[in-house]
Amino acid sequence: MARLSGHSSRLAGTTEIISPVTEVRVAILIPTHALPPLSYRVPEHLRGHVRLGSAVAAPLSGYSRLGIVVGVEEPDEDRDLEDVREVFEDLALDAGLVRVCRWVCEVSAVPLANVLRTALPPGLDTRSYRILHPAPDWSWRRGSVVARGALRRALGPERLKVAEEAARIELTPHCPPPASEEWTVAAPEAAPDFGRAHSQRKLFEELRAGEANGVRSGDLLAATGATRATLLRLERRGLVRFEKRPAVAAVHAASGGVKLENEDFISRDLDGFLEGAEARFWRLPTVDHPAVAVAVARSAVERGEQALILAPEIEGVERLKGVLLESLPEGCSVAAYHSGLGRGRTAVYEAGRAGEVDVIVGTRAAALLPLPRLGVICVVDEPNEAFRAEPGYEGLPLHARDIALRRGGDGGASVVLLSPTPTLRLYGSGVAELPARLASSWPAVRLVDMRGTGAVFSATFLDACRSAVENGGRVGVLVNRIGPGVSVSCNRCGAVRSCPVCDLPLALHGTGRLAALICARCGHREAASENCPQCGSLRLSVTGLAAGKVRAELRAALEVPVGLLTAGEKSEADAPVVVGTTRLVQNLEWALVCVPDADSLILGSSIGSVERGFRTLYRAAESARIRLVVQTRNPEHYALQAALRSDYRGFAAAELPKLRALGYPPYAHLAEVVISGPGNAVRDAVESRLRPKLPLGVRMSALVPAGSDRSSAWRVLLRADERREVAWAATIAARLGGRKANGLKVLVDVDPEEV
DNA sequence: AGCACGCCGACT
DNA sequence: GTCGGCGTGCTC
Repeated sequence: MARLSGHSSRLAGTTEIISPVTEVRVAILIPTHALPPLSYRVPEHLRGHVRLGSAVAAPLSGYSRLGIVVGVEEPDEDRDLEDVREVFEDLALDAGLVRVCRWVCEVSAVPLANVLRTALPPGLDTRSYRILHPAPDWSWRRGSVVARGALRRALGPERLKVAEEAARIELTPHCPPPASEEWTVAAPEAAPDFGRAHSQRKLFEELRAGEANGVRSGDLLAATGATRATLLRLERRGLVRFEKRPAVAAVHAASGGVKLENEDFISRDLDGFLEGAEARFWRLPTVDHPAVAVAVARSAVERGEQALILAPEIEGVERLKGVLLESLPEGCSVAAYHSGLGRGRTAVYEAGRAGEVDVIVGTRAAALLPLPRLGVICVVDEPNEAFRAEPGYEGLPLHARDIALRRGGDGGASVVLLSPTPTLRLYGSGVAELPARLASSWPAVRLVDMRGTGAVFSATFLDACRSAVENGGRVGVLVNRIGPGVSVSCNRCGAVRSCPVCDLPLALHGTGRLAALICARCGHREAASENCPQCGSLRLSVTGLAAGKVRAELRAALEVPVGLLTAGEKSEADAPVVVGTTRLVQNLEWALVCVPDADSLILGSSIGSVERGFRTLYRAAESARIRLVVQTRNPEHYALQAALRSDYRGFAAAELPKLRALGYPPYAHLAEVVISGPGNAVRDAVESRLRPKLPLGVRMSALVPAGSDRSSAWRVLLRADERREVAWAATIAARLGGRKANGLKVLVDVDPEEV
């Protein structure tokens, strides 16, 4: 790691310094809101080497810590500040990226240190020290790297500080060593007799046929079909030896040549736009997304720029990587970046930052990668919720589309967002639209009115399945995932039990006589055991059909194998009929798609559930090659009608006014605060430590139960006109989970996709 | 009075 | 993430 410190001699003679930075704000990489960026002085010998984005060692409570310079201050001689101790040149971030990180922190209520970490090398260890001059009684040798914790245990806090001051040790941010792989090398003069050991001979001959410096053990075994045990026998006989070598970054060279359907006129549609460093969303069929990714990447490469292609899931990233490698001109370099890469991820990070990769395809984990020549960001399947981490999990609880838009605006890169059904939130963001391209084919749609029947499957539905299977077509049956927060509707008239204040479907909590219907928006609560307000019927039922149940009933009714495909389970996925959740229609095509309970898609009790349902139905139609059969008790529902007619504009025109009236994004902003702990403690914390501190203009909803009954969790919504305002309030709420929390756990989510 | 412990704010 | 100050409550 290149470093500049008081002990470095490399700085002698550095004279050309223009208005050197002398005082800086440093975000110490400790994952807490409780520690704001702190001010430090830049000592003489480091002036000219510290700027916005520099990685520095700065003292805090006596120890050096790794921090990033997130602000530059006017010099003030009167202030008595601690000195920055070192500069780590290799870890510096671009000033623009630092500004983006600060923005992410401000709108998502994530501590700045956590945001900065996602822009720094993956797995960076900020607490390791290098032993420079060990004292005689130390057990560590010169040059070894030791964690601060270990040093403190052995030396105690005082001697640790003294050791650092005496330069016996120095803070050394430590990246995980590159993944290594085993190579097999043949012994130089071996002329073995293998006798009847055929597998050994085969292995050895394959090895001799390869490069002189050896073959990857994995490749060798794959090429010969031999087992590792055989290879080990060869090693024991001294005929081969193993070598650990660092794995090279998984950066691939494109082979060029393959032209994708539609790529030409996609390039024509994009023509001239990509030079302008502007942002656009683009409504176009899902099948065309790969061609756009290729066109966008090609255009960036032609201008000598880097392209960042973001896709929601690892599987899709790898698939896109394959398409790009086939289609981009020869010599273009392409790399994937996602959590599935394990330790190989660091090498891709470094290659990207060095500008050695032209095209990076990644999941949300790639959204803040430092890329010096970044010219365009393309977000594939823009509305997908996998672009955002759930609070409390790895990654940022902010949609990668939002990060991309901000990054493009700040860094002068173009941004292209792809979806046939873009997020309605984009209407508030000032992002303009490229001319839409409509679906070139649309299935025949059959809407089945289920009012008045108690059946799960209509005759129409079953007949359609039978005839599709008889004609050799495959059938996908799309059900909604069901979980807490399902809504309740009347079996007879289809009316949904709704909140009298907000007119949103009420969510069912609890069971039996204790069951209650609760509004997710305002907390309105009523007993679940009343009859239908529309028709008086007592036949109320929970919407949503469990995938497993649908599968069993279909198997019985159709007498063919029925597979299952959900996020968590996959079995008999090549059966003629497959039941599944949204994953079923994500990347697959079916002759017939059936939706047995469309109401469960569209009548969810939460924010965004209508939009999500619309999108799922739209996607179901896209993936149905010939027919789409939809069962509903609400055949006139605007979202259902619009989705089946591929009428995005119609849906947006109907839905946007509703969002405005409810005070939902893009017209207003909200934050969800989930606090788990005993009810009294939660209520107490909210009333005495959150409500009094709320900024003016931030409203708070009632406390409602959240999640399963088993773990006691409670939820409040904060709402305000400005995103920053509500994020600031969410930051205050996050501190309820600090030390004085008597066991409270707090998760906050600003402008969640789903509430 | 003397000391352990937990809570809490400050740390630059 | 760490430290020290302070109040509480217990022991000598």
